[in-house]
Amino acid sequence: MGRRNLHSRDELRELALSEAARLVDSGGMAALGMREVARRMGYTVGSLYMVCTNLDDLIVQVNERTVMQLRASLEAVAGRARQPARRLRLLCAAYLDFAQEHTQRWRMVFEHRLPPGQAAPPTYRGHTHAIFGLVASALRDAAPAREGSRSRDTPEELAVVLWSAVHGICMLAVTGKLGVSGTHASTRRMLDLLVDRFT
Amino acid sequence: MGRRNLHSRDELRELALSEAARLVDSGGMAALGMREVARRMGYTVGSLYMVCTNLDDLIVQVNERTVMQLRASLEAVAGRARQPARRLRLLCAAYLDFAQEHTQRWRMVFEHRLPPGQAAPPTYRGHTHAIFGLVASALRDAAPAREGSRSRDTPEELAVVLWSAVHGICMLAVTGKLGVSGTHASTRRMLDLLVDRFT
DNA sequence: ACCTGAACACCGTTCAAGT
DNA sequence: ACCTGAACACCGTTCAAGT
Repeated sequence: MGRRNLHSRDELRELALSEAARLVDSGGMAALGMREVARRMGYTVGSLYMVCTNLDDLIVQVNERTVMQLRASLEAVAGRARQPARRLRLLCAAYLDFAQEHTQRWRMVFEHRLPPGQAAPPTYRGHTHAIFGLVASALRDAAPAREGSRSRDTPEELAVVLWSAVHGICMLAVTGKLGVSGTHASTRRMLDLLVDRFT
Repeated sequence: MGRRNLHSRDELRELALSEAARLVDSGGMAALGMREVARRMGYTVGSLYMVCTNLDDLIVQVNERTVMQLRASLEAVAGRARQPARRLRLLCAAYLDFAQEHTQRWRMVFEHRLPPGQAAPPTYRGHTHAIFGLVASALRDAAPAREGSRSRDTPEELAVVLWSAVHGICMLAVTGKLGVSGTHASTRRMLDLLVDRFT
């Protein structure tokens, strides 16, 4: 055996991350294992450690891609509506769609825990910040409509509250904790109801 | 060796569940293992299987207790305020307090996944339903104040939306995904801001 | 430098054997 | 009936040995 050189280091990384993602999508975070990923890549475990330091690191790398993909989905719909309330509804719908289409990978982003010492990678925050920015921007544009109520709350604060709320609804809906009534349509309705209260 | 009869079956169960809870509280869901629980109980693994069918079952039993405890906390504060808006703020504060005090066990309730076939135990839903009931009741009492806006939304629907939102804010705050600004005080402020929009 | 295969220390789970 | 201890099949991780 020894060196095969069939794939470059980057190709190996790509292989690893795509196989890992496929594994999570089909069987959830619990199905993701070093041995299984390596097997699907056509390599032995040892080689997998050339592209990640350990399983946690592999998960973080998959999560980074997921967050990037999520951000792209939201940015894509943000330009599709000038009216702020409508734009917010589109953003919510896109977030829910993403959560429903890539449930397992989306959950892994929020449920994976690094060992005590480690801190989350900075790339995470960049994408998260950008997403909050889209929401805050829409809320700023909607500000005139809210003029009368409470001008003390900044759009940034409102964005955090609104988007955390949207996240909570999507999470409980996707994990089936909202009861049998957790259909796509009813979740959409709840999100619209929420947005109405914020615009 | 053989039979010791130091503890009854119920005492054994109590021992197992309390040690399991302590383990989760100190090291998170990942720290919970059959061997470690048995060791802390002063028994060998085999005996642990007398009170639970497997690790997933042990987790579910711990979760049931946590949800029951959470429900009791919320019911305790529900009677402390007649004014509905104030009652809702108390409920939110109690939920956040519980999440911050028992973060690891609280997270486990929402993050643990049973193997594909299995369904969640019916006791869960009972407590969850009761909690939503408290919120819906407060929203119903607050209804006159909302008269003008949209009478189409039932208090039950609003309760699901509001409480999912509260849950999302608490989860993101507790897991530190809201950035460095995730202090207790700022989270409380966000919850109040949310409740204001619903009353 | 790349890649393997075996080894290590750990799991959850089972079960024959003891009292 | 209760409880043990060893065994089984699986992990993630490491690393000497090969090309």
